[in-house]
Amino acid sequence: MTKPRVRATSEEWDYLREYRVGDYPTPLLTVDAVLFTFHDNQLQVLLVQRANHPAKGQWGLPGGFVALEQDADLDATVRRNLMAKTGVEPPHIEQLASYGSAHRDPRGWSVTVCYSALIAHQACAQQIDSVSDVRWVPLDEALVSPLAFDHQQLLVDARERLRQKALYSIVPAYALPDRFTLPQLQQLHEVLIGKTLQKKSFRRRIEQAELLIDTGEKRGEGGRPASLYRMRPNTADHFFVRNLES
Amino acid sequence: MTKPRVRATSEEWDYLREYRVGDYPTPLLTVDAVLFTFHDNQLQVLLVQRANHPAKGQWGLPGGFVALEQDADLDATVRRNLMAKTGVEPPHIEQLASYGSAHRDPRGWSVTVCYSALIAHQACAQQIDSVSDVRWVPLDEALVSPLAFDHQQLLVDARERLRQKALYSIVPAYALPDRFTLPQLQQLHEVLIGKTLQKKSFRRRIEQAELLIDTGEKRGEGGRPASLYRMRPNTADHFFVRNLES
DNA sequence: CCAATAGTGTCTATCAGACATTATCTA
DNA sequence: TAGATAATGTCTGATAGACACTATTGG
Repeated sequence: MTKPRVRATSEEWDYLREYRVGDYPTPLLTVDAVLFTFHDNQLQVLLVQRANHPAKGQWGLPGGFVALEQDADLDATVRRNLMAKTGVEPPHIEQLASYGSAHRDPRGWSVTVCYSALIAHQACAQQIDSVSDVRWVPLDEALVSPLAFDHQQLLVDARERLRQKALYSIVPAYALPDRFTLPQLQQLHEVLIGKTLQKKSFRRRIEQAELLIDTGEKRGEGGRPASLYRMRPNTADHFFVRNLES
Repeated sequence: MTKPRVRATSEEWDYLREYRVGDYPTPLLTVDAVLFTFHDNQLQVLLVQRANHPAKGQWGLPGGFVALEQDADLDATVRRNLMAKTGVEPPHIEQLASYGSAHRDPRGWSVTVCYSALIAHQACAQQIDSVSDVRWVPLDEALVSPLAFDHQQLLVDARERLRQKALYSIVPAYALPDRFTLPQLQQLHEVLIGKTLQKKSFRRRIEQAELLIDTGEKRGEGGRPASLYRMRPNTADHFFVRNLES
């Protein structure tokens, strides 16, 4: 984030000295995240059981308030919250959208800045299995569960955004382990896009764009073993000029 | 926006009765907008001279605080602010991103929800010409001007997003008048993408997608008159499967 | 050998790029 | 008529879809 561009004038110092944040009403602000993973051939999301009011006891997205003294910016807030729930920092985090209205929280006008994040299931399975108030839920199940606030809408929007990304990038790969096979990645994209893809087309575009590194290792499951790949550093920035059909 | 999904329990009522928004510190929240138009063959943005501290007297993006009693949601806030400055409601508004950090505003931790909007220059020219604290500025000029807070960064990001949209949609057309010619639209896209486009390619994709309606009228400027088109209702939702080259 | 899964060869269809050609206006 | 601008015809190239084929493993 950038700093203010101009030093305050002395008149402005007077203003700032008198200024108190609490003097003017401003909406409540939270930062939430939809953390996806791909496991057991299912897209799953991390849900948290709320420990406090409002909506105490209900399940919802991981998130919370900005720690004004601690968080340098919004990204720091979401990283801190996800770290607290999973024990690790997801390899892909991006801002999705902000939702604000007078009625989405019973405490009054509130805004949430919603992020979308991806992580390998195994990267945080231990931490999550050890507590009862955090769990992976298959997305299709989460989408029909009652969730706190408007979190169901956030899930819908996050899923749609990830689906779009599956059409023109391989960003979804961050929901897989460090090393993964092309059939694995293709299955993930097929789940996201909601239709089967042509093996050949899928492989071709990734090969031509040189997005993955063949580790040389293989992994077999009953048939011919598949090559294991890992992502190149800037894979998330690559957009194909031509989308897969949706 | 959605309402809370579950009625409060009596315990929650107790909590809510005792809850006071001011009790807990929360960042300052503003809503800003980058309003684009295309005029004189230039991409232009609306800038506003700040009437109040901080950064009083400096130019910045139109925006302001949420009116808690008045605005139903964030979209209402941005529409109200833009209406106040231009006198009309832009035909295309979409959320860009939120920016929050401890240092972007001298008053302390602050967040802005930034929107991107498009409007025809003529639709609000009168209102804007009549006041001195609101004006259209060519984007290239605005990008090298000192602006309040981190508004320069918001401009950069909004421009990049609009450039992307020019590659896979004709959303930028909302920066043109109601009725416009294809050469006009192509010029806008060329300015956004930063390279000349093939007339034929540009027309073909729009024709095939049936995004525009030929009004039958023509407009001439020295040569053969061009057909005037207007947009179909859901033009903003159409994404081409294949991008223009960037 | 068969079953299963991974990976390739190759044809077609679609659509953007390139660029020459035609059309319609004013002076 | 010339000049300007709008619109079209048509070829090429890139790449996704379709689908048959080969490859490599375990029984």
